[in-house]
Amino acid sequence: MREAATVENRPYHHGDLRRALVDAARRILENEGPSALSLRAVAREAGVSPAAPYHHFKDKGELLEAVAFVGWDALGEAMTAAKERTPDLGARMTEIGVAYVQFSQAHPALYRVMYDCSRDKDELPEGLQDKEDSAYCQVRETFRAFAGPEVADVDIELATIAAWCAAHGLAEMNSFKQFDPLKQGLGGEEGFLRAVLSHLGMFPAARAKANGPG
Amino acid sequence: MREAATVENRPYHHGDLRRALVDAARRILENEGPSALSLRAVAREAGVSPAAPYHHFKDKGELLEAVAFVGWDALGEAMTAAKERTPDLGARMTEIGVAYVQFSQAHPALYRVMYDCSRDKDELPEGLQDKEDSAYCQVRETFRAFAGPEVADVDIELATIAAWCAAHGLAEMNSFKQFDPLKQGLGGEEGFLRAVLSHLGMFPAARAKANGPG
DNA sequence: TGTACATCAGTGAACGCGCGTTCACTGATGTAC
DNA sequence: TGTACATCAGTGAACGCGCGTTCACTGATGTAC
Repeated sequence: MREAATVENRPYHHGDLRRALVDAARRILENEGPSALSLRAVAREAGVSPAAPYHHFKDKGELLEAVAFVGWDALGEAMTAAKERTPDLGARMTEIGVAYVQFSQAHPALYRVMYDCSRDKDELPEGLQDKEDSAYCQVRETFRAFAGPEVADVDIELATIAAWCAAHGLAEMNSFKQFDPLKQGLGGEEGFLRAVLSHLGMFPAARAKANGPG
Repeated sequence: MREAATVENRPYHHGDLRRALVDAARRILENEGPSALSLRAVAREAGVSPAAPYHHFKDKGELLEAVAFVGWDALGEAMTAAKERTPDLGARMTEIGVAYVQFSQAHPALYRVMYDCSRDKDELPEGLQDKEDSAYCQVRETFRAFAGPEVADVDIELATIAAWCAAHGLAEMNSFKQFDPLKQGLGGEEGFLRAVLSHLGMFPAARAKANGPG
């Protein structure tokens, strides 16, 4: 063996420390929550010195951004999967929403870091903005396909935003205990999510038709 | 003058330190944001020693809870005001939503503390739960009044939750830059909020009528 | 009305802690010749 | 193929910091008699 090794049998040069640090951060988030996510803790979890991360990230914020980006990526994949397994256009939007909320419940700490970073920058991460195949566009195209041709682009856009906002709100409040009785009556959490989310995706034209003016 | 006074001319006994601490916390939130809100900073801002708050709050968490409670109270008042100035039932829900989001934009740090506390306890604060005249009930009764009599209670409840979630989502994302072009096209931020929020308050029965099945 | 005394609500110094970041350093690697 | 050397990616100790909380204390207040 030509390389020196630490006690953990890891070579002096890590090889892919950047990725290892992001993974370590995710592990800390899953196990101990966002408040435990310090640079030092991440280095510790990855088995390197507290100074090592500075060779890969400018500062703590840059590490958090990398973690958040990985999270948005995973969330986008979960949404894509939901979309592809739901050919029925009427149900598709709801299923994407359910997948969204379920992701947030499966990775609550990661989810919080994702939005904390977004808030700091006042925008969703690049990969999720207005690009083709982004999570945002998937939602919008789902509405586009579902809505009648009489619905204007701007209304599709607004419905997309409303749905995204509602899904985020649900993600944050789904665990509130005051919803428990309602959940029981609706066949558990998934039924509850589906029921709330099915209230979305309406359009002003449809509203006028259904309820009449004011 | 019989009382000794500190350099700031304040008597040794404060008189209403509990309230003063909560006010100081709010000032810190407004001026420096949530990350600056430490117990020591609050004591400093109130002009007392770091140990003084412990005569009024068990620990930092209890102070935060008091701050959050005051915030929920103020938000409830803003929503009530919006409701009372909007007699038209068709517009009322949207106006309450606008008031909600505008409150969150006027006091972003306070708003975050409010939800951080709620998340920790997995519930909205007592005063906002299912009690008569709570903010939650105001929203629900607004839907109740607006919906036709054929709409079931459970659907009213679900619409209320969906609306609350969407308003919260909007509150968190309203400042995202990617919405700026859309805002311009809709006459500014308020127009944007109104447009997004008007997508809420639909009911499955209405949906079926308007769009037909899937 | 005075006085002794319990209680309340402050003080200020100190505790240990973990943090983000920097520093001089060194082991390992890659490359030019 | 060997070697000198620049560069890369680690180390570990140290920096100053602000934090939450505790402690023994003391000034002020209220109350029983």
